[in-house]
Amino acid sequence: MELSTKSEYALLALLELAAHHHTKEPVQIRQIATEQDIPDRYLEQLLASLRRSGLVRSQRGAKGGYLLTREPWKISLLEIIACIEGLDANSTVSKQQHSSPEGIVIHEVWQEACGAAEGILQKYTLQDLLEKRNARQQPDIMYYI
Amino acid sequence: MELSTKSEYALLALLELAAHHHTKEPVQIRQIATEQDIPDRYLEQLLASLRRSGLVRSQRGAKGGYLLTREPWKISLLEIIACIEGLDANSTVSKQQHSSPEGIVIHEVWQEACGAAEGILQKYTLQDLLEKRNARQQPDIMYYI
DNA sequence: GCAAACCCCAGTGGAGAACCGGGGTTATAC
DNA sequence: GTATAACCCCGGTTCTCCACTGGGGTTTGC
Repeated sequence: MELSTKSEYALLALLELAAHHHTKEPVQIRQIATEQDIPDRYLEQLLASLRRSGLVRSQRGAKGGYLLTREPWKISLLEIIACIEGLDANSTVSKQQHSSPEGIVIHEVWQEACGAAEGILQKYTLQDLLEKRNARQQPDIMYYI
Repeated sequence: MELSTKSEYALLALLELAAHHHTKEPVQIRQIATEQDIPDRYLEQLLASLRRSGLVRSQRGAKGGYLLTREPWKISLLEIIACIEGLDANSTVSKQQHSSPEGIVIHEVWQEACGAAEGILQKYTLQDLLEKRNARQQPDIMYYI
């Protein structure tokens, strides 16, 4: 089960937006692209998807760029991946026109497994990732353990 | 997160083998294919993969076919999917040459999510699926609840 | 020895991933 | 009010994988 670079790019980009969120100023594609080493024209498409699904909004013109529409602690990783991977909420539930009883139980178990993974992705927010990154860079912050 | 038909076919086929396991007689590709509505030439390739990874063994010649190498309760669904999807044990662990700290934390969380899903698939065996299917066909077996 | 089964290898059509590029639109700044 | 910095939209390209098809070869039971 590999994480697609598509989703990884999206997560990196949103993480970058989250890091600049307190400034209230838009971040440009170019900036994110060079910072995280992502091909900029490709990143543009991904940000367009994120914008269409309402996770970010864009400011056009000079000094423009992208901004999160919500606070970093209100955006779960599941939302991001679901949006970029194109799986709308019902797609996991539907698709149940399987005839054989074997097919049905297989899909039940598969759904259970997916649900477990999605549960993990649901509970982490952009804020959590930022904190995890900071903790990794300054491990002395863990002194209180 | 869709289950590939590839994995679904493999699970269906092994489920068929598990159902006939007590007879100790090989089951033919054609039989599985017609029973579960799988293109037989394609199923042949999948069974070849399963054989190469040691989950099934084959009997050549007339009256030949396929047999499970282990009992149905000793084969987890994870093994099957891992084999057919081509992810050997270390592939999930390696691939860690990511430079940015953001990339690292993203992959950590992704691994946690995958681990959760794999945990589910690990705990179910072919036997469990057979029982689930039977319970579905004869719900009166649940009387003891 | 022949037919039933598996075995190996090769190719095909379609879909999606991961890009690149051209030209258009909007807004700031001088 | 024009130059410029940014986003916006649409299209094409290369590559890989999936799902499948087909042609032969080999082993075995009767």
